[in-house]
Amino acid sequence: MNKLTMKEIAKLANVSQSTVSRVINGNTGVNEEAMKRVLQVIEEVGYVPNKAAQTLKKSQSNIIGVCLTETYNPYFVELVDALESEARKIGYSILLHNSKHNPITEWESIQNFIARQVDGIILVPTGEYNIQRISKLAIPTIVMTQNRKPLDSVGLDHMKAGKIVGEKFIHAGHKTFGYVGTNPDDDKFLGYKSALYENGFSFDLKNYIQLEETSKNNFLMRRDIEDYLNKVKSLDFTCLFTNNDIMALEFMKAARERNIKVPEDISVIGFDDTYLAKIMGISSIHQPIEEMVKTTIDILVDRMENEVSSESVQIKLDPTLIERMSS
Amino acid sequence: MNKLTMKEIAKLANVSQSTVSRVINGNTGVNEEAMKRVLQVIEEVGYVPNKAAQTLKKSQSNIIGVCLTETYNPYFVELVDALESEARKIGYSILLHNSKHNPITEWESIQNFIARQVDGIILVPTGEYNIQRISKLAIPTIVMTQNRKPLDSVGLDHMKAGKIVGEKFIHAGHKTFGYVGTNPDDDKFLGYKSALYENGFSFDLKNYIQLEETSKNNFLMRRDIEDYLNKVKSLDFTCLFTNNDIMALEFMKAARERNIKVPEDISVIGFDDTYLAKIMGISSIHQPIEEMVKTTIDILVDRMENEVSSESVQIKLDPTLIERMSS
DNA sequence: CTGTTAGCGCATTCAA
DNA sequence: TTGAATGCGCTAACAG
Repeated sequence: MNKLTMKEIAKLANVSQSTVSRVINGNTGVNEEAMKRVLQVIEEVGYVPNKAAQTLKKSQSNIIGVCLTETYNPYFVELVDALESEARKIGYSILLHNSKHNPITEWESIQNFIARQVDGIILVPTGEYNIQRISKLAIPTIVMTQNRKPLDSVGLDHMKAGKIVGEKFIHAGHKTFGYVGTNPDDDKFLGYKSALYENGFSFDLKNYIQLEETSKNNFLMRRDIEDYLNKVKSLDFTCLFTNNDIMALEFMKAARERNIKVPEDISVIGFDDTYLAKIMGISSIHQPIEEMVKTTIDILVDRMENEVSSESVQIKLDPTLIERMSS
Repeated sequence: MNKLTMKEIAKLANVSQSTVSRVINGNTGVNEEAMKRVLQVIEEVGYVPNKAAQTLKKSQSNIIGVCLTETYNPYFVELVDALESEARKIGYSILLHNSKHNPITEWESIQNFIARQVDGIILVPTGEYNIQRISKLAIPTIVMTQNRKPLDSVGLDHMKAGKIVGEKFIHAGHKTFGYVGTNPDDDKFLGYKSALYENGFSFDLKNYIQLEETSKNNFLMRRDIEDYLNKVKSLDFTCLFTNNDIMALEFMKAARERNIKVPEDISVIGFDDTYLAKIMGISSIHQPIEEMVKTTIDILVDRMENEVSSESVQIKLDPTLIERMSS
């Protein structure tokens, strides 16, 4: 059997190759008869147009490049899932890369996206490293879950989320506050602190359970948490906000082994509202993934269709707190 | 700035386009001088060759199409992760699709793979539906985690895994046995049963907690398990093997609420050894994902390189039981 | 309504 | 060692 190309279909249907093209692209102005014949041949032989040729010709690939930093956190999995569904709906495929928090790998992925003529990029960045270079690209790029200024971004309002948690704790009568995270300049933490200060409380830095930047899985997080607990002997706070659900989970497990009761002794609130939180009954800040993804794709489509790049947008969605037994 | 093409690079470096091509493809027989100049220009302008054109020309895309049935089970996430890493190492990208257990969606994904000229396909199939069609394709395809006969496959020996669990329970002194799953013809269950029968025990079908085929998330599984527990009043088995870790988890949670103690009242063993099992201390059959993925990619590479398609292979790796507190 | 034609960006053959 | 020429499969004028 010959390789299946338009030419081949044309021959079989007794028309010219361009007529086949017209039929496939749903162009008007094709004889009913001819169209039926072409369609039938296509059906019979199972012909599928070669995307590489289409891409080359149209400079449009119908691919969206997605580059994440990790898949360990279930949050990102739910994200990919939603992205794939949403992209599929509008005829796009997802080329998935994982930078694993490595800026070099990230840049390689971007290069690959360029080479493959992706129409758009969705990025969970490793940091600032490649942002400038990326913003100079001709390919529209949306950053998810964080703000990286020259680029468009869609994410939750982390500052506000931190505030909500802080206020929630205060209303519940707590007077001493803890936090688990990797970076004290993080917006979640800043929002949390500001809620405390605005209400006449303060945050004691010794209650910041600092995880190493590189502690990107349960095991490493757990180790850091254990280290902290072993060091401080007794906890000087009665409530705890964690940077994500995994940290909340690991803290709660470590606490249980030490007979620290959640929520009686310590209230815990996590972040992301992944199914980990649902499974374990952890209160958590909900990330409206569906909405975020829809918004992201909307902006991306807009950027892809309208060459004229207007000002970049930073969209911050409103966080909500889902309360469960841990608080 | 002009669009970056080889022609453009050639002009800037004062050589012909074909020389640029030679440099890029590491071909011998290029003047040292010229090569340096070309390389420098490429570096300066940040040129990346157009993959669409390369694909068209070489009929080779360096893409591996991956189509899963779900990402709800963390097992599949770990799988994708490993696939992406391994593929990247040998210069391939992953085009990720999710059929969501829908054969029609699955076939659409396959069509997309064909259109994109992927060099190979890795498939977690929705069932038998498309297997015949796929096996007729010119694209090498490997099925993961199950056997689908005309195709190559790599997976765990489910039958043996079932046996191991059955024998383990028997050695621990259990006399009555339970199972949670969606399909009683499943190899895991068959292996489990055979271990029982070989040792003079039997499996009472009323101890089969039947989940609906469509119960593909925690919530639905939980509902089915609750229904069962409400129906039977008291449990007629002292140990339980579940089709995957999520089911084990949900059973344990439901049990806890009913004051059924694990492992005192009931021993539980799950399947996949995902991090859910690790987090929750659930004994589980370990899936050697790394090894499976490496094997899969090896076979795929072999198939991609050697046109001559020899007999299909069905690789079944040996399962191991990881014991934790639940058993 | 339809066929002919000209590239899209690249790898590769053939001459030089 | 190099450049010119060809064609991968397709879309989109253009001419009929």
